Amino acid sequence: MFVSNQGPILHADLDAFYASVEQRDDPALRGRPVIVGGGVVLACSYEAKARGVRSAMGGRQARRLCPDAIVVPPRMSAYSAASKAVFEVFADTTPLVEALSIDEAFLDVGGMARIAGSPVHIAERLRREVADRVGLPITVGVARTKFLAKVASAVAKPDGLLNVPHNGESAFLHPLPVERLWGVGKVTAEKLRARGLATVGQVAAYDEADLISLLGPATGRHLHALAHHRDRRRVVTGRRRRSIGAQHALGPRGRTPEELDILLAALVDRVTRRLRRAERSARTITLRTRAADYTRRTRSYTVLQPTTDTAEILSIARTLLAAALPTIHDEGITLIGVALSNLDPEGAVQLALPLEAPATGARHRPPATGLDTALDSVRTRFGSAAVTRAALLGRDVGPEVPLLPD
DNA sequence: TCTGGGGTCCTAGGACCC
DNA sequence: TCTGGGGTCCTAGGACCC
Repeated sequence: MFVSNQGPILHADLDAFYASVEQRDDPALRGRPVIVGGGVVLACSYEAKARGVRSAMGGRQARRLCPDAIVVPPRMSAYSAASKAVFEVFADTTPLVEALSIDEAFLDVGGMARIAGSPVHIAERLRREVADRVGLPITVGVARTKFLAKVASAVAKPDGLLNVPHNGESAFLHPLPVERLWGVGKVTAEKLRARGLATVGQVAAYDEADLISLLGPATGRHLHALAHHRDRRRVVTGRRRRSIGAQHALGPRGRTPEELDILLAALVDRVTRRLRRAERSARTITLRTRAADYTRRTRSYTVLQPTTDTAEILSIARTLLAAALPTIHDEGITLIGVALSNLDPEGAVQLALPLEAPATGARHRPPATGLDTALDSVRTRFGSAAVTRAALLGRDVGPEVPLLPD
């Protein structure tokens, strides 16, 4: 992990990423409203956005708003590859790159004026390079801080470039609605509006102590600082992922305990495979459920020694599910998920250790067999058809090019 | 507006320790 | 025997982001 010295900072954000990849790869989609995802909108092109379609919107509603939209299934592998290519352009721009997600990053271009030109110049070249080398539109915000750069790119979208000059920060920020503040979602925005705070400028004029009593110490202080465009966060490279999870929505139909167990085994199989591929190990296993009325339950358990073992994790997950099920409302379970956290980077080291148990210390773990004992147990109990159905859960999630490096 | 799948961070209470 | 304050870890829930 490396923390950079100083800005200026670029926030680079690909526009309608999944949909743009689809339009790039299929000329027939260009200039047309494109929706990626079926049941729910994962991403949509700006032509679809203009008709009111939004990501996370139900597919039925999206089609009602935009009947001529072309709906395509997601191709995660293509998006991962495109993301990788874009991040290569980032890396060619500056070594100080902090990935925020599959399609956005902060770049610290401080101290590069002599070799690469002004920040705006660097941003212009970056946009050109991404267009030429990867064929995708990208928006870049340029500012003194991460927060301002992020807001600038959001304002400049799509396919834009916006520089916030030092002496223009308040003029840029204060007229914006509070929702533009990073970390202000629906709930916080509602609380702020109830106090008559609708713009960033109004939040800036509000007393910090009152903000803290309204929103809690962390959020209150954070928002107060952001509204005054105070943001000392540096660009941090080499961040590691803190959790690995998988979940599956079940729809309204009820599931038998046997079906649930198959799904659970498939989810555990997926996350433990990803865990081992990332050469990490986990101490905390969390089971997530959602009921038909959208109430959520989580149950978690922390083991003493980090593990990568499918059978061990499945056994814990089964216990957690058994603990959670009675608390779920009688309409039944509509989502099941498994997350691994408390990730231990020593997982990689452990895999490289000799097979013999060390004389002292209990940190050594046997390497994962790769042979999936847990799915074997499902096969034994429910037949190979169950394993096939479970395998269907492992649909195209792309190669393991995660949001953050493992 | 009837909601997928992948994440991050914060809060609050309880257990436990010094 | 009762009490204080500080710290860490675990669990559960929630807000937020892409």
